[in-house]
Amino acid sequence: MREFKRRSRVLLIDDNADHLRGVKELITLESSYDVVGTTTSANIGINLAKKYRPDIILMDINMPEKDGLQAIQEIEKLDMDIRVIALSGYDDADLIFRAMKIGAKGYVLKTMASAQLIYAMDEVAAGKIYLPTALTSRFFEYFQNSFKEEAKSSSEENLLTYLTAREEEVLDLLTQGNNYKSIAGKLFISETTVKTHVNNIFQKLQVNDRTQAVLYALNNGFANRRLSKIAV
Amino acid sequence: MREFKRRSRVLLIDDNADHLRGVKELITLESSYDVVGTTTSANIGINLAKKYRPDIILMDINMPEKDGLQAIQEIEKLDMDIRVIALSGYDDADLIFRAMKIGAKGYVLKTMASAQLIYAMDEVAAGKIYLPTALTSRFFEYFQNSFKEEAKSSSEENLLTYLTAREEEVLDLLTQGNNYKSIAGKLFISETTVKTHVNNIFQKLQVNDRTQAVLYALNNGFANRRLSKIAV
DNA sequence: GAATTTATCAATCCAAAGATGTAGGACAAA
DNA sequence: TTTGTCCTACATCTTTGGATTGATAAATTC
Repeated sequence: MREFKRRSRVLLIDDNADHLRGVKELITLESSYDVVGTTTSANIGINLAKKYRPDIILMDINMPEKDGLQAIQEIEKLDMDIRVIALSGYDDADLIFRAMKIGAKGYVLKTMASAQLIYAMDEVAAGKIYLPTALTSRFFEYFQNSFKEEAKSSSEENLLTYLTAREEEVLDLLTQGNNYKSIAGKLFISETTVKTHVNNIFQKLQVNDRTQAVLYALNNGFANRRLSKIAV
Repeated sequence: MREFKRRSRVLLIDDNADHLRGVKELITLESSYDVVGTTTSANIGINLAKKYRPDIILMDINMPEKDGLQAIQEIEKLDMDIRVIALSGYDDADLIFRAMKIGAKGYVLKTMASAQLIYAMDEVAAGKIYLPTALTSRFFEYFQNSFKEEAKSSSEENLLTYLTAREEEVLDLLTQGNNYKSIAGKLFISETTVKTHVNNIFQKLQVNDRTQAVLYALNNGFANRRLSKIAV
């Protein structure tokens, strides 16, 4: 049996009309994709996306009017299996990171060879995620850096380590928003005992109240150390 | 002037003695790297790392005795500019993600061609981060998935949107551990006014006390502290 | 211009949180 | 055995937090 592969449909969004034309021509001539629409406006682009349901969107993310990243986010929220490839003039690590974070399936520099753009589209059309090697490297540097600080703060002398097992239990319940009575009930001890523990926790963490204790815990790798911080 | 490039020094850690021998031979014969040590024990490997200060470590992360990931973490903590490449039998997304998160400079499958291992070493020796394309794709799928949930919870009807500008200011100060008096001082308003705002915040966020309000804010993408969750 | 929302402040009252001191029993280490 | 730590508990007291009601002025919206 022969499988007919439907030609993939592409929508182009780029506020630079010249570049837009260039990319359209490139795709039309040198690839097997159908350009179903082009626009210089992110907002119009989002509407076109809803209307034409393209397989792929090439989205310029350096637009003044509306942030391309935001546009990607809105398209992702549609949850329509539209794959967005970010087009950018900058190989800025932060930009790459944010684009990938919000769901871009690829990130290609405008300065890259046209063949690379087509290749990225092929990969993304095939369901993969594509980042040029150089950008991947940048991404990972950024990615790893964002964890370094955390690694330090949670490995360096952490006041949390001074807590006893029971105190950790109490703190855990505190970080879930429980008050004294609630904690006492859950641990089957008296409320006054809970107060004693909480007071000891305050002393050890050098804080003044439960809110500060909770914040300290969350910012220093408490909660099973399952939560990680990434600045966005 | 001629620049002499020092031969890079490599340490091999792999609990499988056979594979260890194989890799050593491969590197010795087909590359310009010096193998300065080999061991089947992660713990010994860490000590060898301290002693010989290799440029690169090839670390098997599928070891029963001690977790290779943990070993990588300990080596990273040494902060000695030793670049670790994870060797693994599995292209499991979670494994890849965790390895890269803790600072591995590369991740190579044992089943991959030897040329790819050498290439990875070259890249890493040059200061880059290397992941085979196929694994990069897997990594990103995992990466993006871990943000999907969050995107939903912060885009879906978020009670935070009902707050007025002033209430947001107050909540922001709450999430920094301030009490009424402190907030009043910082906003130059009376304490009772702060109480009014805070009460309104409680109503809108449907919580009972400041701790719960702070937790709600942090878990729902409140302003400044855009903390993201990633399961580790 | 009227109606609504927002920000401000006050008084009052009760509940909850927090500080401090004391103390007994369990348990482990010295 | 003694020492120390931890968990438990109570009493007392002060402070802070939070609920409720009501009120005024300014800004916004209709």
